[in-house]
Amino acid sequence: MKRDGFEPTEEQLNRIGSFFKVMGDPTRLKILTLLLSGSRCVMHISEALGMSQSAVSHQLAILRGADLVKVSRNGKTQVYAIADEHVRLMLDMALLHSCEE
Amino acid sequence: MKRDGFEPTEEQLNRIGSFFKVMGDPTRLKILTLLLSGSRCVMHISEALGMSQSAVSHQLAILRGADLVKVSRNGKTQVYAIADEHVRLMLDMALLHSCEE
DNA sequence: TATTCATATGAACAAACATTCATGTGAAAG
DNA sequence: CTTTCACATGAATGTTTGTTCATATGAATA
Repeated sequence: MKRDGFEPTEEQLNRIGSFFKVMGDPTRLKILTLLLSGSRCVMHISEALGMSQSAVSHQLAILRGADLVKVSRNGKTQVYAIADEHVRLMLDMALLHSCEE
Repeated sequence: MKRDGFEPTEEQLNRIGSFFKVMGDPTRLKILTLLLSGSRCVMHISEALGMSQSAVSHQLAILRGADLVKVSRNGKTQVYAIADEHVRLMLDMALLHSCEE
């Protein structure tokens, strides 16, 4: 049953812990899965989730801090997108698993 | 940038959210990475983490409830192990990512 | 059956967190 | 420059959560 002798450092565990923790909130997960299908501005997200602009903005700040999303400006609006392929992959895998068994 | 039109259900999001949430605690993550290298009893885990037996037992209950670990009895001791390959895969991937960049 | 060893569990409490409300900021339009 | 639009942010608050402490359970041994 044993696999490998790989010992993660305290630092690595913290990074992974933060990553999972940020993913583990319903609101943030909804934002991320929405962004899976394309970039969106804040207003669009808050309308899609039926939540206040403020609540969404607070959660986006957390997602930004964890580097799970990236932002770019387009005129007056801030456009949010999934940060990288790793985030996309983890989400895809989790979604895939949620269909099994 | 668009990927697919797959829309996860509320139920699926809840399951994934719980999964990530449970993974997102330092103590539980330490337990899981310890179990990556082999099954362990509660006493062993609590000594390895330098935490009280009670605290570890509470967290193991949560891990059990989320089906991230499985238990088997061996004499007087309860032996805990990673529940399945999916959990192992997600941990491996997260650990792998934490080494990059 | 009584005792012991390994673990589980309930209550309590402090720390962390998500939302709301009110307000600040900053780019663009007028 | 002033106003407006889209968003960010600080303070406050109710809820959730992890740990401790004390105690319960339950299999194994005597």
